[in-house]
Amino acid sequence: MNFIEELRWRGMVHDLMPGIENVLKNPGCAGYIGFDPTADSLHIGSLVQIMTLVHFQRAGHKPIALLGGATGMVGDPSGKSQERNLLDQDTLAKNIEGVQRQLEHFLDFSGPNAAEIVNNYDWFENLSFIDFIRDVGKHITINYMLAKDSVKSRMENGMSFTEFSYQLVQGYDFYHLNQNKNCQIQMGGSDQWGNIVTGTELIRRKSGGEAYALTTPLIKKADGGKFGKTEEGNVWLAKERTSPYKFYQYWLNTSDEDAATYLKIFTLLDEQTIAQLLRQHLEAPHLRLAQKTLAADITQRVHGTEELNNALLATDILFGKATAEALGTLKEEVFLQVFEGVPQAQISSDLLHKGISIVDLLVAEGKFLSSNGEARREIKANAITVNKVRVDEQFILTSEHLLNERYVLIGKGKKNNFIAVFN
RNA sequence: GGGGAGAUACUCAAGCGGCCAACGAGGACAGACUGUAAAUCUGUUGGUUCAUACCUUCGCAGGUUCGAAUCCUGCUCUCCCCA
Repeated sequence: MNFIEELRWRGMVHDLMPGIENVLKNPGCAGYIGFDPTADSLHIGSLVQIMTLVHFQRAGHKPIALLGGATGMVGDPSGKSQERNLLDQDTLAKNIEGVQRQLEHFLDFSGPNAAEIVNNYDWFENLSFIDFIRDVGKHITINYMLAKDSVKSRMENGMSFTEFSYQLVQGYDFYHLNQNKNCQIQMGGSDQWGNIVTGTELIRRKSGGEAYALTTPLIKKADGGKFGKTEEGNVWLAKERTSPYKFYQYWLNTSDEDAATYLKIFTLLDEQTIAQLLRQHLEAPHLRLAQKTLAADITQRVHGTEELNNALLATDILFGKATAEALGTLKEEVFLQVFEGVPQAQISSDLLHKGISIVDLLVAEGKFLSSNGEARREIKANAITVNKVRVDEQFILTSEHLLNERYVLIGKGKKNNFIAVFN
């Protein structure tokens, strides 16, 4: 199966330029995708692009990941309704480093079609403004640039010359890679079509070369929500930003419909395996085999086996039939990772000698709830657990309840947790 | 500038002298069911030593009254109509 066919059945092709399949007949073609260093980590929205490169490489071609050290300084107006703030050079340098480290996880940098990472700042650094407008600007008309969606949609509200120029800068990237790396293909999200086409246009007019565009669809959730967002914000690839446990949970919680789509896009499982998996899922939907496979596959690829196992263990303990003993088996490090972002309270362990009533623990000491009345209501409603064990109003906390000798896990309902730390 | 309407808890919105901690809807939280889903049903959604009690709340500040979210005065803000 060739690259295009592969992407097609996976639902990863939004649009492509005719003729691209011809070029891709021979292995070893170079193709690139640009990544914006707007943060020191990519989030899972970029995963579609990363997987596209992975497939490209598996099909025997040479993937190039371009980091926008220069374009990041200009700001891509595509899909943006407002002018963006510019990043300073230090931040940009730090971001590039972080993003590069992540990309290195996914691609193979050895062999005949070794992947490559380039930074467009390297060729823009010494290109003067005059050279640029003479050598690049001369080939593209304003009329052409104005016709782009990314520009048209901003005519009402205004757009700086900087962002207006963006498509030329990105176009020049393509031209540069075409000249220096024989790169004929640029891929990207569907919002990149306009920018990519400016590049192919520039290549044709400047050097008479042929270049092609391929875009992937925008990933959406079946319920219309934004992909890759939680209440807490983006789902990041960096474990410092989104813990492997939360990462795993994000994928595990996808709907049945989305899981089928995501399996194709985000895993390397083949068509038969996925079809088989979905059949099994349909027979026993409550086992959520599709989600579990999806979550495990992606977590493993992004964070590695060890982190995946921790996430699985934590998930089992939190959502399985967990006992206080099982909770105690969690390593402190994993425990803290699982409950990262959960409200915590520091409480003096002296209080444990005479014991702390559950109401005091929730309100006076822990400040987890705002009033005693609320605490009593929740207790009466059977909502409160201590170390996964339901408690009533008579419950008294003592030192024998401590996990890892200092933690107590308090749950309110299924999804709200609090941690009391004793020291 | 003239005339009119309004401001109530997270939001919308009733209430127009005592039975008002304030109807109802949405949202949120919880319980049951379930697949850590959706739908559904139920409960809760000012505070207190848990109570047929007390305290604080209906734009702000005063006042009338045994008693005010409700009546009066002033202030602030919002909306509508006319010029």
